[in-house]
Amino acid sequence: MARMNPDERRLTIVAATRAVMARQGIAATTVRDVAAELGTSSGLIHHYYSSMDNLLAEAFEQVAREDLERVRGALAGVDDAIGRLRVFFDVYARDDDQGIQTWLDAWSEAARRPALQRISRRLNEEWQALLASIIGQGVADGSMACDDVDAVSWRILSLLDGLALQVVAHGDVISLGEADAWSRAGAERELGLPSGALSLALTR
Amino acid sequence: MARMNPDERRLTIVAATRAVMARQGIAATTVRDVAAELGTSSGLIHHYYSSMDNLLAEAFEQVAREDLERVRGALAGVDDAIGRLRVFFDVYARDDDQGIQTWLDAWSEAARRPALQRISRRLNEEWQALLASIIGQGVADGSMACDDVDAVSWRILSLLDGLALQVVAHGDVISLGEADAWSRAGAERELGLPSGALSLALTR
DNA sequence: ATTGATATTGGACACGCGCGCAATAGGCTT
DNA sequence: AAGCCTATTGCGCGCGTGTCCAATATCAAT
Repeated sequence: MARMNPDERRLTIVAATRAVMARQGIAATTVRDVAAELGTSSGLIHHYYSSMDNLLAEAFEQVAREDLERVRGALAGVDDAIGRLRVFFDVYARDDDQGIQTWLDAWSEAARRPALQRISRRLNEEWQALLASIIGQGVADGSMACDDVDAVSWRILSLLDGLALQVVAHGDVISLGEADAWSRAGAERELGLPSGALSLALTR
Repeated sequence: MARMNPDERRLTIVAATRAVMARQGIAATTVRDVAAELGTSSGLIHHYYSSMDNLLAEAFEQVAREDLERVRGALAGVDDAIGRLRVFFDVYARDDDQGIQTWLDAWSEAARRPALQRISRRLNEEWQALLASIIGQGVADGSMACDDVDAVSWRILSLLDGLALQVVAHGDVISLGEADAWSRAGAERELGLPSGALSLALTR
């Protein structure tokens, strides 16, 4: 493989890791898979990453952070709290199966991979904080009712995770559409909003 | 090891598997670990179980079904719907870390272990059905308000799973007590119950 | 053109995995 | 007491794992 400067190389390694992770899940991603994806030797990976745990953690962080940034980006143009919360659900809902499978693997592997656990935990906290900021705004301007912003944020996030989990892990026990609609309805109830306030404008 | 009749032997194998699973999680449970736990050879395990996937699935089913039966048992003596729902939370809450870690592993491994996926899915559906029967009763006798029993049952179950997940996978990002209190509060809101209606009688 | 730094190779290492199989041993029937 | 069924052994096969390292290739500086 052509010689690269270290910064570029690190980028390509993480990109290849993400590709393998998306295809096989974190738990089944190996050094050799990554090397093959990249078309290089396995030794090269260890020249840049001291352990597989670290590499997986960095690749996972990149994936998860992109999701988060995509939501933040979509939120940028919206001012009112309810609109923002609706956008939050819109963007979260697009999450494909492989995205959630990656999270499932992360939560499961966290017990055995310290670096991965740190990242997973931090990202989850950021998701909750983002939700809390939206709800906090809604409570402040009176458009939402809620006496414990932190608790409600964790509840809505957990609801989303728990429903997505059923879709991904168990196939069609519930559909993606049900998970989406049910989580919006749950949030409406939590925040004292009229039914349908968080629904997508156009039926999909 | 002393010769046993097949039925007993299967029992001891599954018991040993459960012990290892509880200690290390499903993902890290190996044939050799189970054999060592049992004090026998690894060949014996394969004499009774055609594949590791099947053994893990059976052990997991036993663990998960016991949890479910424990809830059903505790429910037996309670008649009113709200009381039953409160008991449901009481018994679910005792779930130790290792119990939830097992579920995390099951959800993650489901993508790669067909037998395990079938069991995990079926058990989750039974949990939801149990919840739905309680809520259905509450709606019928007017003690609970809810227009989609199925959706609300899935939401409450997902909420419980999602919050427990945070406790187990990420350590003290939220405490077990918060997860418990918050899930009860969420259910009260979902079902139009006064705040505190589902709280444990005696503070723990 | 030569040197030096280092990106990259490719395979060895020690281990762990699920699985299979010939050999052994224990208990029940005859 | 002899024979038979089969539970149990213990090892080996083929493969996959993360990690490490001496050798090699390649680019930039001299």
